[in-house]
Amino acid sequence: MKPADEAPLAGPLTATDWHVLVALVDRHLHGYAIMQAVERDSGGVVTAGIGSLYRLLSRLMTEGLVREVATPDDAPTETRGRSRRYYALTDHGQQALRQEALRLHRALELARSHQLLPDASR
Amino acid sequence: MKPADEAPLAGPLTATDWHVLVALVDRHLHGYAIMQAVERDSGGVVTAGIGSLYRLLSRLMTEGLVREVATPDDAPTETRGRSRRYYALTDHGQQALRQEALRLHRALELARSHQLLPDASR
DNA sequence: TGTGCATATATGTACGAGACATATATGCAC
DNA sequence: GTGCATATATGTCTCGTACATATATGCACA
Repeated sequence: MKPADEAPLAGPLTATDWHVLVALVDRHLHGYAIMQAVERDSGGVVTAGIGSLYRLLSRLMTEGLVREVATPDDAPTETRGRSRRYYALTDHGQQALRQEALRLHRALELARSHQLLPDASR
Repeated sequence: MKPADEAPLAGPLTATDWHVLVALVDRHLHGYAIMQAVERDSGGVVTAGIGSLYRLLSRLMTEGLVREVATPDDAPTETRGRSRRYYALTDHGQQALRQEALRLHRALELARSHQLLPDASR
């Protein structure tokens, strides 16, 4: 089976999935760096705990949203600790991100229609 | 313990939680009507299956986001089937919704900073 | 020298939320 | 009188996440 082919494009992403995928948008990162990016970009709201991270990445790979890539040449691989594994977005992952962005946009419009937000907020 | 008092305001809401809370913003609804509202407002993306709905509502109540209210007087309570139980947002739930709206807003801005959205999209 | 911390990946275990099936009950349409 | 929509509720199973732990090394600091 090729997940990226005719994948049903499953439902909404969790906040954690979203931040992990966003972190990989225009670059290749290894797991530990992804964790740090998620915490930074979410303002600490999304934690992506170290104990869940690698299983999470594994799941995203089986879902075809993320793939593993070769260690880049400019590798700072005087690897402290274990050797790094680098990850990248798949086309399917990119598509899922755009779809989710659209969903978030609609969710916000729904909130505005209920006066949950001050105004159009930019 | 009073959940609405100094509740830690836990992390991000799931898409389902979000839609359930939004459905209750300016009205009191019974479970079945909530389910229908969620499906309608989400464009069918979020399903809130009937088999999970009441446990979900139960969870939202223990979290202090939702409370049960008396059946309204204008009740169309020639109740078909079982008698209805009506639900409403708590203050804490309202606060959680606003916080989540802010989070979604930030998530979208993050997406825009990565050129994931066509433009500021209003 | 050695103690601790950040880096880096991985697994064991336990708990909880959600998916799906099912039970109960009734009004209405055909 | 058969079926469907309404309406709530529970049993069970599975999957994901949280938390703890294991392994390994470079670096700072005393």
